[in-house]
Amino acid sequence: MPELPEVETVRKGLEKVLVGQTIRSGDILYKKSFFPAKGLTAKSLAGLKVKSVARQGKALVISLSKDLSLLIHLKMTGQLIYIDKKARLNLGHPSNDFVARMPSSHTRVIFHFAKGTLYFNDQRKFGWVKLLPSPLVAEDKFIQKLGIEPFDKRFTPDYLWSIIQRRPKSNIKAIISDQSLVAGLGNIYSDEALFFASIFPTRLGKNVKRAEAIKLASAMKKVLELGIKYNGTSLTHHRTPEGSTGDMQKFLMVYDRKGSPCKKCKTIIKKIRLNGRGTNYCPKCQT
DNA sequence: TGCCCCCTGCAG
DNA sequence: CTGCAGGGGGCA
Repeated sequence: MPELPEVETVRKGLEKVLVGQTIRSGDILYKKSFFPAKGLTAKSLAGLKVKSVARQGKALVISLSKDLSLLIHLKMTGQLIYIDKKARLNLGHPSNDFVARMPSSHTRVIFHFAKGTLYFNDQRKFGWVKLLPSPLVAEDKFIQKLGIEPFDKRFTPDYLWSIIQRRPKSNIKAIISDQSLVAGLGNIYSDEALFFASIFPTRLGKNVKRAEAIKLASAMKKVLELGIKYNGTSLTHHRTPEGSTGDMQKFLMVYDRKGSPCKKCKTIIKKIRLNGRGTNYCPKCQT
């Protein structure tokens, strides 16, 4: 579920509370969620100070002292919840219900800080936390494969047009959600971007016109910006580090709206299966 | 390049 | 009880 806007929301939240703090210790509750590089263990976490919290596509990069970094992917059900010690003592605090549940049955990794605790929760165990030397982040297999982000200066309408030309036999949704071509859009924001560009999701690359690609490039940026503005889409698992939900689900035009009238033309939104994913569209607005 | 797998919980 | 949810790895 977490796509670029959700991960960016988490990034901003973590940046606020973690930068400058030092990890006292780390607990690994589920071994397959934690991948330390050669020579490193969970014990290596102790004493590392958080320098910055960055994002690459849908992954988080937490830079630490001693030239080490945490590379984190939430995949579908991952959460990073930070609970301040003061909040734990304050019964009136809004994150109180979360406080009571942490660690939950889905907590896989815990990071202890002086002022609070960071919980990596992941119901379906697809996510991962890697600990590696900072210079190796750029060489990480996952990072290496990432394409250009829509917010990158290099992401021009011509760039999008060129990758569409390179994939004549792929459908347009597969193209824009391929992380090696464009990093950041998953199922939700791909469906949304295609709605705003008025393009039917099954259209093949060779059948997409240049003018449509230009419209799509700006639609992709627009939906991601909107998602960030509303702190992400919280249909299921997405939470900010404070434990609150995002609001973007209220503003979705097609995703999760099967059977409801299109917000533009009132036609009933349809859902099909494409590339093994649920795909939502307006049969009238998109052609 | 498309499909199965990794997992778990929940809707039908 | 079956099928679906879906990011990304790996394979034919």
